[in-house]
Amino acid sequence: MGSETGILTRYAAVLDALAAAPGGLTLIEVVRATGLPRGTAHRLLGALRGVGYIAGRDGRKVYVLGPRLLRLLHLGRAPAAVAAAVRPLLDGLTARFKETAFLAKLTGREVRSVAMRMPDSESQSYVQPGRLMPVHATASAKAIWAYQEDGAVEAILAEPRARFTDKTRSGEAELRADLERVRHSGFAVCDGELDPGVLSYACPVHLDGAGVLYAIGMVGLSQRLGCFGAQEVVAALQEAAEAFAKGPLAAVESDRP
Amino acid sequence: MGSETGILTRYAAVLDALAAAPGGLTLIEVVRATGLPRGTAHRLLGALRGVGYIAGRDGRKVYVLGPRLLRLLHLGRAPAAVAAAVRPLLDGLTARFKETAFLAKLTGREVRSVAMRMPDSESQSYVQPGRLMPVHATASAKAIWAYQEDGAVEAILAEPRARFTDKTRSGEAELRADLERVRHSGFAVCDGELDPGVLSYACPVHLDGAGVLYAIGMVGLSQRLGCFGAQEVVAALQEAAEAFAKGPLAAVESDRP
DNA sequence: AAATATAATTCCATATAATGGAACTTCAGG
DNA sequence: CCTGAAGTTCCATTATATGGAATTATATTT
Repeated sequence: MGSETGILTRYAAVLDALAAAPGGLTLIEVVRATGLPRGTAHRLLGALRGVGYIAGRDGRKVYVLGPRLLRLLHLGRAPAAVAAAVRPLLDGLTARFKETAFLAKLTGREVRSVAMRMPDSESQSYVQPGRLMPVHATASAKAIWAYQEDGAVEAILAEPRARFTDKTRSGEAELRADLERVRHSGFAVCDGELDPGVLSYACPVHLDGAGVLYAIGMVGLSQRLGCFGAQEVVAALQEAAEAFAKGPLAAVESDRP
Repeated sequence: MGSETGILTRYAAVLDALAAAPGGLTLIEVVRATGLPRGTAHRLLGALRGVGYIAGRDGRKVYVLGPRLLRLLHLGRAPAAVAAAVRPLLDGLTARFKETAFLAKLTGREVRSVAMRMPDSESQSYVQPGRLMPVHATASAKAIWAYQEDGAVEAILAEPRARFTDKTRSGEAELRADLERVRHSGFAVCDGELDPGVLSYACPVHLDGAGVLYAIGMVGLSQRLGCFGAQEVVAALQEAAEAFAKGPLAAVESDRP
């Protein structure tokens, strides 16, 4: 059905042309590649830029695929593929701190653990892959939500929050303050707010052009993981997060601004 | 600029909703998520399916992100990221056959080598990353072009082809026959058609939902690489290609048909 | 620095497509 | 067989896309 007609066919042609040219295309290059009239191509490019599917490099002359498209692609990524990609990084963290390292991912309005590596000695885990991470009681969810759009955050804040332990911080003001703190410090901590006696750190993964969709974290009993300084753990997590963002999941060449 | 107006805003909202739900959404779920009227949502979904940006699971009731969107992701992927992802696979091949293994990628209308691993003993290479692989004289380009759309293939066939050696097959009929042979056998060979005395095998990488954009190959002097049976080399290449397709670059969960 | 060529942007009367409520069909469950 | 919810089609109205020409900006040459 309708492969010839419909305006989407034209938008898709423009996106195909841009995708085929890693370095980006100017308006006339798009015109040549697609056969569209100049005025039309200009308007389509403007509309695509308006929704964030393409972005302008340099002044505004060269167009490349934009952040919103990259975000779509990340969200649609198979959890198993992501898990394979982070495994080495998580192993590195596990080996160093002898505690469980994990990756959490934003899916719609939920943050869930998608990959986990634990030290051999450990027989149980606090973050089985697939486990839902509540916004108000886990470091990983806070690390992710601290960098989402205001609208989405408000929707999350409006939902009811369960009290898991006597340390759980379920107040809205407390949560807002926590997210603000994450934004300033660059990492999140949770100490016994979900499971008693369990400490957890997490750092956001800043994807080039796609914002924050993942967080890398560590969990362990407070009395053991707490022996390391927060600085030390956080530095290692941040390093892993940066490596992950630049690794096989990176979507496009980064722009030179 | 125009973030409120324009039809793309609505299409983007639908895609966002679908991306946020890995399992897919039905029409009314899309209606609930986007606030669009039923009739409108139905039409938008139909148009998106028409261009291949979404696909229907099961009968036709559940919509998920489609192959064309996934193809955009791969085409826009940073070569460096892809290179990192295949390195282990190429190393495995190099270790086994003591010859150079490489990954070729389709970019627009060109096939280029994007990653290469060679045995320590070798000091020179025939497929430096970035090298253009001509359709008619390299196994990797044939392995990729054999699986592209007819229209694109015709455009390529219409271009002039250089003779690199006395073995180069530059005739159009010969090339068509070669591509057909690749489709049947699942791999491509080139023996001295680009560089004299250099033999090369390549297998296409079939990406789930995104067709063929890469080929994995091996190159070496005919007199050495030729010692292995074609069966043996091809089997190893195919295994690597499958592993690559299922690895960190896999875009989405495969459907269960 | 002026001249020139090329690219980018804006305009606008016309043609075309989007809109969404209502009516109709299909399908699953009781 | 009945019933309710999901999915699909219809169509007069409205809003948007169209693309060639005119205009402005930008790069290149003299």
